[in-house]
Amino acid sequence: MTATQPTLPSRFAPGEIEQPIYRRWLDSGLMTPPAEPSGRPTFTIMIPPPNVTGVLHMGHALNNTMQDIVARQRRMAGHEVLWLPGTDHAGIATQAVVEKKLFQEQGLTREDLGRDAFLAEVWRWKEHHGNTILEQLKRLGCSCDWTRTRFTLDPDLSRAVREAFVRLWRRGLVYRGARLVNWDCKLQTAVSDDEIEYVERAGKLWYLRYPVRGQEGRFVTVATTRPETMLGDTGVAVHPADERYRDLVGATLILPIVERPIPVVADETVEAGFGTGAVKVTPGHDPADYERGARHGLPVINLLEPDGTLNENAGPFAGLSREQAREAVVAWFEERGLLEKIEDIRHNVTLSDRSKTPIEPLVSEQWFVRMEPMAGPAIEAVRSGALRIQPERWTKVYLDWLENVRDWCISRQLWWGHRIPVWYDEDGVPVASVEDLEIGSPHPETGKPIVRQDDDVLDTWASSWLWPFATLGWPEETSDLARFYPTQFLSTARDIIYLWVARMVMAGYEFMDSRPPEERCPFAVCYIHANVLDAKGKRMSKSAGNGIDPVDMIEKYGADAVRYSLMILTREGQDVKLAENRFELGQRFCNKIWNAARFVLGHLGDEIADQPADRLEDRWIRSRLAAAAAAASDGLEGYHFHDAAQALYRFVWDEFCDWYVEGAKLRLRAGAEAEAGGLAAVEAARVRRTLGETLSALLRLLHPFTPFLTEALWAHLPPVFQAGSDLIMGAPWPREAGRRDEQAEADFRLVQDAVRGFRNVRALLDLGAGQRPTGYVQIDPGLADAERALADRSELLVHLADLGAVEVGAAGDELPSSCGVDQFAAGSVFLPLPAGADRSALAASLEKKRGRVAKGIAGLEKKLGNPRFLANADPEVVESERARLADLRREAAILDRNLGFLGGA
RNA sequence: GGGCGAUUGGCUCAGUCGGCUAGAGCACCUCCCUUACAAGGAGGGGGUCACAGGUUCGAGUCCUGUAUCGCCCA
Repeated sequence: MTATQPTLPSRFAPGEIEQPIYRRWLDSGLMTPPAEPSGRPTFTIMIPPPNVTGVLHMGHALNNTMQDIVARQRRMAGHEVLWLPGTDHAGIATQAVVEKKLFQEQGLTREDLGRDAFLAEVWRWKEHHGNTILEQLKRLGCSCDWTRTRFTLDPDLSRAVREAFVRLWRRGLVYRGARLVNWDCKLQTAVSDDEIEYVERAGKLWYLRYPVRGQEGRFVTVATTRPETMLGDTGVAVHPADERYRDLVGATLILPIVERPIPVVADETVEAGFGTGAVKVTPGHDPADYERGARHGLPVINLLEPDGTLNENAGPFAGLSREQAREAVVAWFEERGLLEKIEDIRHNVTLSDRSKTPIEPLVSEQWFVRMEPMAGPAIEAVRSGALRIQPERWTKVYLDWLENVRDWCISRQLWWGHRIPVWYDEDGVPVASVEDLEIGSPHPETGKPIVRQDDDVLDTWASSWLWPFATLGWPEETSDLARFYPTQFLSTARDIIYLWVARMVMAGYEFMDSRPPEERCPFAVCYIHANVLDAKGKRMSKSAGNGIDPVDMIEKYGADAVRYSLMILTREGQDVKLAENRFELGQRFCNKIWNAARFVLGHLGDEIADQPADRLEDRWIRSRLAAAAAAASDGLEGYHFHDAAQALYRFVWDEFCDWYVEGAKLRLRAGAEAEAGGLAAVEAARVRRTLGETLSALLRLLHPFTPFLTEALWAHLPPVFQAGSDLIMGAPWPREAGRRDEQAEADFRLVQDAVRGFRNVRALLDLGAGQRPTGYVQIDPGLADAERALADRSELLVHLADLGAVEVGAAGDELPSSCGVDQFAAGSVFLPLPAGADRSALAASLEKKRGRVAKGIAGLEKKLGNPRFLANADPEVVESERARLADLRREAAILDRNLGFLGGA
């Protein structure tokens, strides 16, 4: 018998193989679709571009593993696959990183440098650090087409952004105006409604008294969580039905400190039950008040400078910070007896996603995009089925946002980003242009000289929403655009369903209008992946320090183990809780595959027959392989990653390793001991072929999940099993591996049952490992086929049950005087014992089984004795319940017989 | 305030169209270092399916309500 190949260590060592294998993949060119279209269908995936400042976290690892699995499987299945990678420029985040670095290292601000020099600094940073996350994706094994890597600030993508802006401008969908926006005082820019979050915090409610003009000694008390904003109040609102204030509606109050007369107005939206029922109205610094103020014609007063300090409208408190102003205002009221009380409350504070500082609602001039006209096609895309969101329940989130879509504030007071392509003449008349307009050149509409370009840049999403086609060359009609748009699969996180997904769909319909409508939707399937949580179910975050670094895990367990663990632990539609040791699952599985392959490969150096083996276990493993291939194919085609991973796990471990490989040893040994050319040697050569064929197929089925491991093993496979490709990455997907064979499955199940019976008796009787008694199988009457099948593979039974020999006969045949016994679906198994051996454990086990069976019989008898069941239930169900009852009764009879046998022996 | 999800052995989760004695991995117990793998093999114990009603011949599964936890929107 051939020794195991010495080149393969007994443990899978991922660290040594991953990087060389990745290099081989790069060199192979397989990640890039063929330059010339081959006529095979294309399959395109656009990576959700990570932030250029980003580092890989578990969410990325999960998401990109799924994309890579799809890309690899479709590639193997014969598609021309393009998985296009890249990053976005992340305006706010990147500028903040570079500003911080500049200040720490040189004590300079961006204003010190000036716009051009600062941008040069950011580009330098990007060239240095911007590839971090893409390099990490390679560690994970991602098979992206790196020759097509894109960055949202690349010249061609920047041109696409301008083109899109100008088209919207011409359609009248872009406008500029003064609106209440979410102002981030730290970053000093507006952010959109989708970039803020609410956090519940402990706060206080201050009750402030405002004197009523002309009614000495009378006050209206308002409750507020933000007393400093009272300086900007322009009214007080009460509910029209509120008896307490009815006589005051229309009265005038004198706003303390600034001595401003303000009216009391009646407004339906006031909650009479909150605070005192009278609310201050500060249209300049609260979105609800902005609406209220507009309804009642109240003026808007802006109290703040862009950095959050109070401006001249704050009167005596001008120049103070918000916090200082709060103290000063409260002290002022207290000193004059106008502070009625203070309550502790919990309330929602609005924070900026980026800086995590409180958002200040602030009126300012910004650019907006009218969204409503574009929402229709995006809604229709889902309704018509052109776009399928999976899991399906997220379509509701998508539709809710689109159906209530608000205009999009697209300007940001930043330098890093696409500068808004709008120029102004000396009268301030704006015009948008794809090409730069030179200062002094005539305004295309007014003819007056252009004096400046808008200073602001666009929201990063204003480039990301073009990603599916801008990356392929749009607005040019490039061959890539013709070939790879629309795409098939988008996998992303739920929290950007509207920030990004919905906007991409809108953009697809809006800008790809040279295509027929059915080719405009940018992707056919939008898969919303799970969130990765820590072991306690909390979101992983940098600030909480509960994150698990995927690169650390790759180094500790191997990329394949990380990938496989994530896939099998994450069930569809449900978040995944993760602890470091959960990766042991994948690690164990990888090691199992490694060793199974090591065993097979150890035999493939010997002669291999042209024909595969064809005994029961061979037909069985081919049938089970067919089932596994079908399950894996269905799972991956339908994006059910867990199901596919699970099916392969079961096949590899419970079927191939535990039964087929163990069983194959019988004939391999016989072949090794026999004469060359003899029957046993020929049979062994056929077994080697079956082992090789099965291994070849299962490595290919596993490859999308565990690419490095399977590639490493593939290299050791004899060419005859390599399916025409020396890289498994380029090998064909074995969708139709083997054929189902129900008879072989049923017959082999008998072998398994009988073997388990023997093992069970052995364990319960503490039969020593070295002992190999003769076993007896007695088949129940009427099951001649079963008897034939078992007799035919009695050698295998002997081998797997570790017996000396086996006799297969009919129930009631003569037996040695003292036996242990167990039973299976078709009969009983007996093992002879030394006289006087203690069989109490065995008897107890049979008793227990007898109890369970009796319970089952009782239940079924009751069910089948119920006329309403017989009348109402599906006839097929009734039939199968009858059959079950018959089986259980037979099992009970055997158990009784065997218990009697034990008692009487 | 509105919406979504979850609740099944000690832990993490499967469970399809309502119909096997509710499954798996980890952990636990017993035995085994048998030349692919001790990161392994063989055998075993452990669950009132969150709670309360309802529909049904039959409910972990469907309906209503409650509780707890989580997420999203406003």
